[in-house]
Amino acid sequence: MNNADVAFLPEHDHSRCVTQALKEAAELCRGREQRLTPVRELVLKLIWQSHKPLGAYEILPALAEAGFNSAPPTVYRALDFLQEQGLVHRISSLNAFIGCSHPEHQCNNNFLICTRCHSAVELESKAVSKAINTAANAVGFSVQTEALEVTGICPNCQQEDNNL
Amino acid sequence: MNNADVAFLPEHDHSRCVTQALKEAAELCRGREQRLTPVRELVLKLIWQSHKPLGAYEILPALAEAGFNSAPPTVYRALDFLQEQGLVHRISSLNAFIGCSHPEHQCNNNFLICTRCHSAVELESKAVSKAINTAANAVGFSVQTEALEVTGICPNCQQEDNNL
DNA sequence: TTAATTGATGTTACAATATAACAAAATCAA
DNA sequence: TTGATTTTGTTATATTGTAACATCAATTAA
Repeated sequence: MNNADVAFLPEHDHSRCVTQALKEAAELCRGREQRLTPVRELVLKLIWQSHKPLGAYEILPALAEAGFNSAPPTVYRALDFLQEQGLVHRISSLNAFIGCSHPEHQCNNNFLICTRCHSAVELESKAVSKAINTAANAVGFSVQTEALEVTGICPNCQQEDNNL
Repeated sequence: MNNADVAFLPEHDHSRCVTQALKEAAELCRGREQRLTPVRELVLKLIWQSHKPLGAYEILPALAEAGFNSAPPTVYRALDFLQEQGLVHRISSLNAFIGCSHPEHQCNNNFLICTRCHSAVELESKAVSKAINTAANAVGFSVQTEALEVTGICPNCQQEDNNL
């Protein structure tokens, strides 16, 4: 993992990361002959603009402002599409959605969630996935998907605590 | 982990495991001076009787039958208590609850969920927890809780598939 | 170019999950 | 017993997510 991808590290440039994510999404969809329509793109943008995972009903008002229909199905359909394309993940313990940092390759659904600032970042670790597979296989279980939701304190918030 | 604890392995005796879990819960609560009241005990029993994680609204009818009030707060309050005591876990990807196999010690919230038969069993693996901690610490994140929800096919269902 | 087909969005209604707030009852501690 | 505390009952409502069907847009076939 590139450190610049980790939202809570200092080298992270957020506006750049949003633009980048949108550009990458557009390319991916083009390549797959999938339509990244205006609603879908807006939903993706809104999600990326917040590093905090966003609830579906937090997205709706912004859709209304942009002149779209803002009934729940609109946002849920966009979210379904984005999830199918691997562009966003759902964090089930939060009922909220967050952008995928590397939609180009199939990735695990593993997150670090800060209980102080509510940011969430993906945790990509082959060691974790390997340990999970090994442990599951040891009891004869064959793995399809994994979803890991780790809570704790992110480095930024730890820093702030130290400065008090 | 004792293999007899793994619900989908042949050596598992389910009625015994329910009785055992209830007995253990009673002891634990007594030791902690917490009240395992009739509703709470019934909810725990219902959850244990099903190895499939149980939704709150699946529990309500049984409470009504037993003569308790069966409005949602009743079951959610019992579930809150049981979770606080570490007697049940919530599996957030399923909005459902399942008994904890070893409530005596603080345990991780790690589950193997079969997508075929919908059973779920705890996965206790120090290697997994260690890998998670290591990976989180590598980006400066200090872990409070971990919740892992692995989906796949359990050994029983694999067996059945082979017999077709 | 039009008609037919498909995919996406609009719209209404509602299902499923969970909690707030306050009243009544049971239990505990003095 | 009495007062304080905890638990349960009860009503109402918040939050999250879907079903179903109508409409509109884009693509394809005739």
